[in-house]
Amino acid sequence: MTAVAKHATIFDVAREAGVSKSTVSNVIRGVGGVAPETRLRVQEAIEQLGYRPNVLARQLVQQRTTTLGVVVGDLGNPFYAEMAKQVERAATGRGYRAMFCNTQGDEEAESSGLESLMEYRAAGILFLSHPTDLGRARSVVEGRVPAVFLTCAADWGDVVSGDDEAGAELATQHLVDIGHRRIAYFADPIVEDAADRDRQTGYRRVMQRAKLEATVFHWDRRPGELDRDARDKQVDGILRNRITAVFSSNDYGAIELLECADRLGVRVPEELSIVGFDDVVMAGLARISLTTIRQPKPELANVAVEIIAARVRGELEGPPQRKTLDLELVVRGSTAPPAG
Amino acid sequence: MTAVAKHATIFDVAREAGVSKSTVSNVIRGVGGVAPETRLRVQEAIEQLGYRPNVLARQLVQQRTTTLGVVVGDLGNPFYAEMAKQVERAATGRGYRAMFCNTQGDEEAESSGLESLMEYRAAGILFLSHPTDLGRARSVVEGRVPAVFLTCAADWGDVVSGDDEAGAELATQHLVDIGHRRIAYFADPIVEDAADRDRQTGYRRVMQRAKLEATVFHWDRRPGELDRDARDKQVDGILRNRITAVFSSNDYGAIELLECADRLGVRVPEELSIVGFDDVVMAGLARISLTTIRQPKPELANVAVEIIAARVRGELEGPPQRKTLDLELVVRGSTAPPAG
DNA sequence: GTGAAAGCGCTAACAC
DNA sequence: GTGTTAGCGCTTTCAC
Repeated sequence: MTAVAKHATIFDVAREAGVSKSTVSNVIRGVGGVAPETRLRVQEAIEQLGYRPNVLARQLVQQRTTTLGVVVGDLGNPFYAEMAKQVERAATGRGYRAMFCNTQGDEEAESSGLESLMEYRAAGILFLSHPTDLGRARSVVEGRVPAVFLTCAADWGDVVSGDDEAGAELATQHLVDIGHRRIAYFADPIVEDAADRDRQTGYRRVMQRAKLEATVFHWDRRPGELDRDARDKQVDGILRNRITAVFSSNDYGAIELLECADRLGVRVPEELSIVGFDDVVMAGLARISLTTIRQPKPELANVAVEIIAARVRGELEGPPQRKTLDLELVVRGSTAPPAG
Repeated sequence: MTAVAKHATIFDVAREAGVSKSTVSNVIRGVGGVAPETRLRVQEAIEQLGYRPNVLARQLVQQRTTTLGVVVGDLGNPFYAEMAKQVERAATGRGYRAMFCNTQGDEEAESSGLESLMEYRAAGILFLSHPTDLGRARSVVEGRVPAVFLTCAADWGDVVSGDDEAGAELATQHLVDIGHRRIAYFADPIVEDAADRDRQTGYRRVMQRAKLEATVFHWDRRPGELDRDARDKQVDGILRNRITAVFSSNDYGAIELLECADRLGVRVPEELSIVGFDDVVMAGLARISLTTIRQPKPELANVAVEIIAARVRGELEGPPQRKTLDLELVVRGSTAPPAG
């Protein structure tokens, strides 16, 4: 029986129980002042009819929803997938339902997705990835519903992120501590600009403090593009530079680097130490064993949703807040003192 | 300015343009019979007020939504994350918005999430993971909105999955072809029962055809539980059994097995060949290089959403459908002829 | 070609 | 304690 039955309404329940709509409504909403016996009759009718309140109707009259719009660049990326999961968890815990919008870095998908979320009257928008077209996103969202940027940045909404600068210092200091001198920073373009800048700043600060020369590389590629040979050549050139350790702006890039090193016959960590950023699940695999900086994903999600909820309730007002959480160094097998 | 402005309504637009609500509605919905000049005036008013139609109100009056409820066990699991992404993509492509509900295998979260999706009047429910409490799920959903089970099974809704039996045959035959004789099947409990059964059947069929003895193992653990030593001991015992190749019911289990083998000093593929199932991203990492059976994730998602959409539109009626897609063997470095 | 009016299912005053 | 009523923002006949 796959036939679709009509949903029972509050009126059906009222008739079944022999009371008025408001009484049923009072029972549903749990407001006091309903005679126990009446309440019971109503509950039986609800049970019997399999009645489920229509959230659309409720939210329409209440002029507010409990839908949280989540914009994410790539749910297939393990870091975002994990964050998305935590956001869903945090949202559900506060009575919100998450509505995801995967943009795949496409501007069109992003703006139409965002508009759609607005049409659903999402109570707030949570950006898990930096919008490709920030101006457009701003014009659609700002002033209408609160926006929170999680793990990315913008000046027209609250920002929740790990302490990128301190995290980068942790990573770089670890390499310095175990004896490395020629340490490079490797920027993956899929890392959002502000985060990249902060991580680079942390890296540079430690290098300067240790009186070492900073070297910054960028992958010669657009995000997602695969050209193994070109990458190998690039990494080969870099390693000829007598670099003994690399701090990558994210785990994704670090793992790519690891694979390049494998192909080039460069042993990790004996000849090259690698530190990543994020601590995605893959980094923990024994065969990858990537030393990295762990993002406190559940906490990040919690704080972000909490801020949005506070804005929605009007408990938080005024200019954008910026919350920064501590990061943690996770030492695994991809780092070791330099040879010699 | 984080202040929240009120959304403009169709009435505001009507007033601004000096027409009635119905005319505005006609313009929005793109129905003909509106004078070009009027249409323009309305569009200008819409632009000027930053008007966005309220989907809640529309769906309330239309008695149908374009919300697709998606129930998933663990968004952090790379296979489900990838599937979720594809489902979102497929849904968006057909004008639906995906509302996710991550259950984390928790019965309470599952049933309350499901009820919530029903309260939002989801047009259909897509199960990406088998419900823990199938009976409860059934009583909430069945007969109200169409349900599709993607990559899992149930007899009261449409089922879309890969051809598990044929896939398992492919995997097992590959091992037989390269010379293995003592091939075990390794069941990961996180694989849903029906899928596990089918994969086992395929495995047994090939073994029988090759006149080989079938051996089936189950991980001694509950899903998610980590007890490295116990697992190592178990795997050690199994390998003493002179097993030279293992077909795991999923990549997750295969990768765990790989890590056990590494710890036990058993070389893969020289001493042990491993085949997985799913082809998650991790399986393709050079350091993992897992031979596996690829699930056609985008196609699976497309078919599932298409079926739900057809049910919603009433174009598909009658008893549950069962769609099975072909799977493909991906040979990587974890399989090789047995030693000697 | 355009407008008036009814009503989707619900909440929230306000009567009784 | 319970019922009546007026909307929430929209679509959709049906007049004009």
